[in-house]
Amino acid sequence: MIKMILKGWIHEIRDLGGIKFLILRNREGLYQIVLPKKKVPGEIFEKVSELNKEDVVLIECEKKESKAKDFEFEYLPSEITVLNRSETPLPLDPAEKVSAEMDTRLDNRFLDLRKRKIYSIFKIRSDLLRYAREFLLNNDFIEIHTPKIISTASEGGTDLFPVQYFEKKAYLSQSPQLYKEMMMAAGFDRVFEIAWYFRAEEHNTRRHLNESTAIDLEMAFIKDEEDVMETLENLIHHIIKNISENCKKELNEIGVEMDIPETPFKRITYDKAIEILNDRGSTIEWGEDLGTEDERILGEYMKENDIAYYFIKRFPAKKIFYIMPDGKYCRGFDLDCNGVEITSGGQRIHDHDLLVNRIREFGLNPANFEDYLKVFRYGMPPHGGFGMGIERLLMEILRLNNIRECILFPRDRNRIKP
RNA sequence: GCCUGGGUGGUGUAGUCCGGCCUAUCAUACGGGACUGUCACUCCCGUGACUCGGGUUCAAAUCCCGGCCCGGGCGCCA
Repeated sequence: MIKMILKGWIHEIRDLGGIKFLILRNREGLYQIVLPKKKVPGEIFEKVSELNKEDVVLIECEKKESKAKDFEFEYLPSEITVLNRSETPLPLDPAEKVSAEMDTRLDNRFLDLRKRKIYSIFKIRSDLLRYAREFLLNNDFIEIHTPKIISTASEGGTDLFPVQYFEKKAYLSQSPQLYKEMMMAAGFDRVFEIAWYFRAEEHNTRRHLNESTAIDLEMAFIKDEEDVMETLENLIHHIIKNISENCKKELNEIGVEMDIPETPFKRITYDKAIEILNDRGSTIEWGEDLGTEDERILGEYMKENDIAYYFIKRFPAKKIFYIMPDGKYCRGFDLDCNGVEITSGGQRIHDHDLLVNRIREFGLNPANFEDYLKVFRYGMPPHGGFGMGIERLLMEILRLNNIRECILFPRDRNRIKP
């Protein structure tokens, strides 16, 4: 006979008259509390009739073997204390008898998060970050944090959110790129950052957030982009292997089985990708970026060959100004998973004059990049790195079809609360 | 930014094309009752809804116009 105390929420109440069953839920799972009329104190038996779903309770009880289908053990209560009541009816049902739409779920996210499946997503998210840090720290990377309030939009590219910074205008950062490269010039050799980024793009899709998180990495003294790719594939492998082995309960709750990808990952060139795509009916021409549909077709091609994770490399040089060119190609790469881009990176230009020329070639004014360019004048080693969206990665690993599932309180085109 | 779909009780839905026994379906929830092994407990009774405004019509959840809100595809996406 083991006496114990259980704390949690009332998940379900099944009142059969002479016997009552309470299902208690907490972070660990579900517990069956059994109350046969003749075996529990009368006042406790009566008290159960007053309980509502989602009341928070503390139960002093005795643990015993159970004959129940779903439970190995059950608990006979000697005292039930209501710590706090829940109003009725609930805005959504954490026991998931009826589903709720994404909007209802997000409006009541704290209740949505009480669902076992939803909790499991965020437990795995936490573990994903743990294994990522573990790998990177063990491989000599230093964790850094760089500013998220930045002074100018000189990085170019996407739209930034403006913020009022006292008497000055500032922006929310959309990438730590510039700062990671500064840290290479600072002699830190290998750095990574796990942080928030903000993008003011008015997209409205299952795959985009306006506030998202990423694992960014930069490493110096590399031979070429292959050094970075090797780090990336080993990182992914470490993360997936560990989640697969240590998060069985959560994966089961979500209902996914994970395949651990073999390293090294498949590499294909941009040229080869174009060839495959043209073979399969895409009208993409050399020099163009891969569209969403192109990425999907390529993912299908890979799937036919049992490949989930693959690199695309040797893109046309005109793709991004700060990536190291190599003839008409460049040393940038993307890592795609099942037809979705999850990482992009490459070897960066470390030569100041080359960088200035590239900035001009892209129709930009080097004078606007002075803070950035200065870093390249006083001894910048060869370097490269990548940025990987955490929500995108989690979405692919868990095969969720909406990126909003992968972040606690999503910020999208319409939503800024709760 | 372009294109597209939607808004029915607390929640999820049927009905909308083709207006009329819609006094709006079903489930779940909620309130009351019965029940000693449930495990989506079961059974009985009850409560509760057409996004807003205008128009067409004898008649509007249904058709038309506008507003508000939301989804999705593409583009964009260091």
